[in-house]
Amino acid sequence: MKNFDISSIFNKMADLLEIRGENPFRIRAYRKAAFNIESLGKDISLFSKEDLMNVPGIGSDLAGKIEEYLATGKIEAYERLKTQVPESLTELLGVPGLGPKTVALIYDRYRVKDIAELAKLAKEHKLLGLPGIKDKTEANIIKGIEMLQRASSRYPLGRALPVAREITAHLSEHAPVGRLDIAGSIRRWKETIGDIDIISTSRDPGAVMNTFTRMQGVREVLMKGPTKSSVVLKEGIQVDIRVVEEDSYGAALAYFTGSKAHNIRLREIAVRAGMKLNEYGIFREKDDKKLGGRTEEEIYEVLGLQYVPPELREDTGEVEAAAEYSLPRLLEPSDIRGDLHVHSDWSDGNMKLGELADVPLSMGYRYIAVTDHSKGLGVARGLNEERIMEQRKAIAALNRKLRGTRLLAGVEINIRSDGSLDFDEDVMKGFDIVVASVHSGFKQSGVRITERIVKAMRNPYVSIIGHPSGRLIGERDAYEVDMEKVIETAAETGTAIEINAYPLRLDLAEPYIRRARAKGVSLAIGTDSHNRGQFGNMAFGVSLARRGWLEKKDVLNTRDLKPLLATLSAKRRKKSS
DNA sequence: GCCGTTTTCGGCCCGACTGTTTTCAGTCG
Repeated sequence: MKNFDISSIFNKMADLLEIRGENPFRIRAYRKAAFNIESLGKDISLFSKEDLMNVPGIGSDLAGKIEEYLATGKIEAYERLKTQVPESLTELLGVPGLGPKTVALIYDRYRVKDIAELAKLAKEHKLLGLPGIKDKTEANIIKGIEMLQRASSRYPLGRALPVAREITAHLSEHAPVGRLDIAGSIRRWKETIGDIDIISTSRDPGAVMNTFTRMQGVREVLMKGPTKSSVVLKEGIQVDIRVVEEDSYGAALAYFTGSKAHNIRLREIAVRAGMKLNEYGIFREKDDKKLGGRTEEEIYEVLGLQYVPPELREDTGEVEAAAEYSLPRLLEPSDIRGDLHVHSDWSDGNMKLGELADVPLSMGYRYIAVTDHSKGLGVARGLNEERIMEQRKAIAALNRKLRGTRLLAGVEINIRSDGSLDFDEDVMKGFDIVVASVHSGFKQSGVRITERIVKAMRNPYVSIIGHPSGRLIGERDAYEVDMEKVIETAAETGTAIEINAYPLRLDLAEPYIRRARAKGVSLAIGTDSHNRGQFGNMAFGVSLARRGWLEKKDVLNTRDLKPLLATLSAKRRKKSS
């Protein structure tokens, strides 16, 4: 897809225009278009000019530039811009604290072209004496360059969330906080996190700032004001805190939860209705009368919108839906009746079947599916035909003792490199449930791996495709599978697609969940638990499903035991015929 | 450069903190 190429050119153009000091609204138009192209979810090269102009933020000029790029691989205006301002200057904008004005200033004087040259100038104190630059600014530029070179860009949610919870626990205990919440992209359960945002109320905000900036694990205090501070932790994550009045708490929580794009939409609606929205509340424009802000619900109500759950606040259609009060009734954690992807110590888990039998009760479930690896996955002690038959008997014996809950006899079967499966039909037909997953040959071509997965999905006994993209966030990219084709095949065959809730997987990714939902595909949330502590990861799976706009009916394991088994065998019959 | 229940011009989201000023510009989120 050319989407990313085009959006990154528009972003670069915005940077260059900014350094040139052009009209800020023109610059914003480029950025907005870039953002919308990235979140399009469809291949932009298939768009007609009319389609393009229907994308918000794209008018006839930008549509023309996109067409020009698709036809020629170039945008003349961009090429021209690069002859006026060196493209490499845009990397200087990445230095924290360094903006377009200062970059332009330094460039005009010294013709610096990249970060290495800038660092050299700063260390030689050549920046001193430029208008507005004294020793502190120069020191900050040096510090900013170091930070940039050290920073890993985003952190997986699964790493950031525990850190954020530790900080809020510390503040609750050691600072005079009233209300206290994690906001930002963590509250939206976005899969990766740029920084941690915390907001609170307090009778003594200064004391909260002190406790916050002196926490253990703080490497550096970036700023400290009376109500707002920022620090960088030893692991490199930036944490921002903001203390607000009780009366503004809802407005502040909404503001700092974002996303930025969602907030801007809300403010535009406010302005059009003669109101003003900021982190203190929502106000009537003419006399500044406060109309709400104590709770988030108040804000949405005053704006005439349905309350938007944090997971949906991405400006991907939720504002329009909220205006019509037609948001989906999102899946709730309490809707989950069981876990469909669990390993025992028969393969690479560490729990005995007897311990697994207790899990449904402790989690409030009706069932869990025991889905150990099959023989092809040697490293995980995958089970052969003989062992799987033995395990089935052991499960059946346990089930005879269970009241109101049940272990499902399943398998996470290996999809071999040619799309065939580890077991033959006579073994397959005895499972309650079959998760089929790719565990090897990640580097196969897109065509080949897609064919491989599609072939597995056509097997009548395969109930679910496990961790469908194979990604490990921040560690391993997804294999080159054509997910659109997988979703189509799922719709056609009735195979469910897994939402793997393991925090470093979070696989299926959210845009595809929405596509799957649109096609009527059933999704199955599984934790892929290998020990007792991992069952709680269901929360990640549920939130990811919510980000994908899923309702209870879209999720396979919201069904009670009998309807679930009936659904599974109906799908099997449909596929066989 | 985009956009329109203020519709083809004249708007375009809003506030805190820092470092430089001597009332504010730049940057960030």
